[in-house]
Amino acid sequence: MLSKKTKYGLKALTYIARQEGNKPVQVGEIAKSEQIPQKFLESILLTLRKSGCLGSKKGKHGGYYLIKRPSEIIMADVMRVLEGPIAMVPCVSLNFYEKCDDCPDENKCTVNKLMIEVRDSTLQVLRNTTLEDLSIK
Amino acid sequence: MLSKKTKYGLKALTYIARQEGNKPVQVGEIAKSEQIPQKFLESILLTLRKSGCLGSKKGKHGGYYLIKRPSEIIMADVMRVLEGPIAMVPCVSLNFYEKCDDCPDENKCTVNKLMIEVRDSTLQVLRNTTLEDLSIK
DNA sequence: ATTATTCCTATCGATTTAGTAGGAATTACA
DNA sequence: TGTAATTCCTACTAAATCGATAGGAATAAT
Repeated sequence: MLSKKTKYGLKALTYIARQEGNKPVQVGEIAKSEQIPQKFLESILLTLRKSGCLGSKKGKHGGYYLIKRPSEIIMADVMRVLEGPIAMVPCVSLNFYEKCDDCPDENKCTVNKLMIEVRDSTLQVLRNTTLEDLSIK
Repeated sequence: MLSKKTKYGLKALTYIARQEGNKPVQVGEIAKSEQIPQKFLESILLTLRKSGCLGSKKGKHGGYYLIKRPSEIIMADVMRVLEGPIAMVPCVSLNFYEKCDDCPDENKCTVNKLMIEVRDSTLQVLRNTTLEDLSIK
């Protein structure tokens, strides 16, 4: 299941990408327009900023803005920041690999094999979709 | 994240599919061999039986057995029973559809569009993989 | 009868999710 | 220089889900 955090984060990024120019967009504006609890959205955008997806400006007339072109913001990266690993099990994760305690031999594990295929097919979509694709109306 | 329930369920199905003949396999045997808590596995196999993936025989010398050939047991179906919807959001689920409360127009929602693509690529794998594929050594 | 097994219901602790609360720090501007 | 508006940060919380565990009823073989 996609978390609300990810869902809200994607909607907010799309909203920002659709703005004219590159002026900072305020959390309050996004929250209102996209029907997202403002305080929750604050924390989400903070996460995105810390991970390098967004820039911010503090104080009055502050807000969030893109620091890359939409076409350079890859969904796979955004998803990893918001949702965590793309793989369904840690033992097939490229970026968050962990061995299973219960599995003596990974190469003989059928769950492992299946989940590698699922991961690869998901990645193919997420690597080839950018924020630009989402924000085209 | 794949739940332990699903992981254990897939391992158990594979174990059963690999047996000679079609004699009932006991929960205790599977649990021991695959390092799965027995009581937990009991409830998982019960779920699989109720959903039509497995048959069972009660009492002494009882156990679980396949009621279809491994090549007829589709991973997409098994995953739906164990893990629930394959889609990451209910609004793109084929079998468990639900409208989002926050989304006024589904067709204009960018999350919706992206998640349809993810769902389809995942389905392509899960529909084309059967228990036979998993159980070939 | 006895034993071995599935079947069923209920409960529980830990973790995660989806926020909320409160305020500090920073900036614009009158 | 003061005030308002904004991001930033920490802490907390209610509810749901996960990963079991407990205890025993029902059923079948011997």
